[in-house]
Amino acid sequence: MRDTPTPMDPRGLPHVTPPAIRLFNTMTMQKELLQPAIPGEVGVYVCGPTVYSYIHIGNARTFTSFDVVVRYLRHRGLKVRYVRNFTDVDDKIIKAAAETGEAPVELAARYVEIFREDTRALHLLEPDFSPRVSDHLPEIIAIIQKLVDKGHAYASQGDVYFSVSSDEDYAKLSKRNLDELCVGERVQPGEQKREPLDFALWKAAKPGEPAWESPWGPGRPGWHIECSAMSAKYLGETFDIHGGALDLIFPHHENEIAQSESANGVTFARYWMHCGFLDLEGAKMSKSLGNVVRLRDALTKVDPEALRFFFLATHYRHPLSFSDKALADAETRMEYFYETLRKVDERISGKDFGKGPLHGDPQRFFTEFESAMDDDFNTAGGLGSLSGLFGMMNELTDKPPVKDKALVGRTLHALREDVRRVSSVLGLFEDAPDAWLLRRRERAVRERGIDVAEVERLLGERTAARAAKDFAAADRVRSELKEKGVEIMDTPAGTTWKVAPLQG
RNA sequence: GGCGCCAUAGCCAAGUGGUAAGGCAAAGGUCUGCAAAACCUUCAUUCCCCGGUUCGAAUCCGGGUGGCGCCUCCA
Repeated sequence: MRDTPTPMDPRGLPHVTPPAIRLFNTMTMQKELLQPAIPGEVGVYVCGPTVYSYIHIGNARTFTSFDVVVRYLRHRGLKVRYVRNFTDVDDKIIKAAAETGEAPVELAARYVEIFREDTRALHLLEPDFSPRVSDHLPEIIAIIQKLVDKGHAYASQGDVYFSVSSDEDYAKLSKRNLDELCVGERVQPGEQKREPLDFALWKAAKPGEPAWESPWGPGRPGWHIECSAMSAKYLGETFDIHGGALDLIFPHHENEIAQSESANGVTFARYWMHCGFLDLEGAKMSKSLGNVVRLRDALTKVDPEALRFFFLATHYRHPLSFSDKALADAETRMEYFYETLRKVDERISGKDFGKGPLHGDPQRFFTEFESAMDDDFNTAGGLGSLSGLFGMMNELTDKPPVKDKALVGRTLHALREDVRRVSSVLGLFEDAPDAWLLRRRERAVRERGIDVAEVERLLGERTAARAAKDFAAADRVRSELKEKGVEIMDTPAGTTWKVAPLQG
């Protein structure tokens, strides 16, 4: 409930480290101060994709949220070990493979590559470890054996089940009433469970299914056990942060806890982070409704960083609604940011303004940003402080309030450095401004069917007219282009153009 | 039925006990040959409703109303 007081050193000065990062722990349903098991180091495990299809924008939101968590922890000086698994052995993969005629491993490997392309396009960091189930059968079998030996699991006709009644802490994460759970559960035909709540650790292979040898006969792991096995291998039996989307709380994460803590006798993950769902303007996105939006399709219409901005503009635990309007807003905002950066870079790049004081208090924006991020990774709040930062850059560039050019230059330089730090945390502004702006214009040109050659020709006519002071003719060109959706901009460096925003 | 979340301006969205961030849209202004961009100003006496606690509540408590999620594979 209460924050740990800031530690004091013998001189009575507060320590600068560790940073006071607070995060909402699903286990306690409260924000807690992050105190890693090993000071200065954080182990993070995020449930990765089941590789049987393309990932959708909901997956993308989750992975972007944790991408920023990892980036921020690193920014704060913590040594992060980041693990995100691939579930490449699974019923859905077997089913998908049967439909395409591929071998399940082949199909899974193909979608691993597709996933990597998609996540790279979204500027997601590559985790330090991306373990696959198919590479960890020995570890998985070992932990199942341990559970059987300790009496927490039992074999039954080639299957192995976890005995939920053997774990008195079961459901502590999802806070469910076990009696209530029993009502909805049903023993499926062919399953050899003792009790309805028991879940499979190992599934005996049916003819033709991929199978690995085990003490219980040929088969494959159940869904939940892989995370228990692989997290322990890469992060240890106890580690700091385990993340995923809300729907994984039950049963997946609950079952991971049951498995790991029953097998190891120690606390599994110390902090549980879950991010909210994304919907389509209020409608649930689901395969049955056939309205799933693939990340890769979304990225043909929206800039990757604009999509990240859209995700990050809402708190990670809150629901988020995907819409054309919201995406357009995000792109408009990104264009503002990049226009500003282009101007600032033009002004300061390659110049040395010497050492000395700065104008005003330019550091305050980044301080605000960090305060917001310290408070449960409040990216939406942090993004708000960027308005002041970019506003000040524009002011200093376009109408500096002081004459001292070195002072202005130094201040701009400091602000630009803060943008770089924000960039490393949010994965925004990673492109060269000119390149980003040009790319956006090209996409708009394609979408609106604008004839670039004609635009350039008309622009030439207008430049000639302006040189001859024939402003009536110049304005005729301006309105003609405006009707085609092209906005002309006269700058000190010459005339450029952009695609005007659509009305309404 | 069980567990949990949410309700802030036309729209999006922070803030969770000290007197309403930010963005989009809109209006006016500065700048400009005219524009665009940028900058400035305006835009919620008020945070779904009703009670309560408090010197003080959008923030806490109780009761409504309206959305939503999970409880089965689901990010």
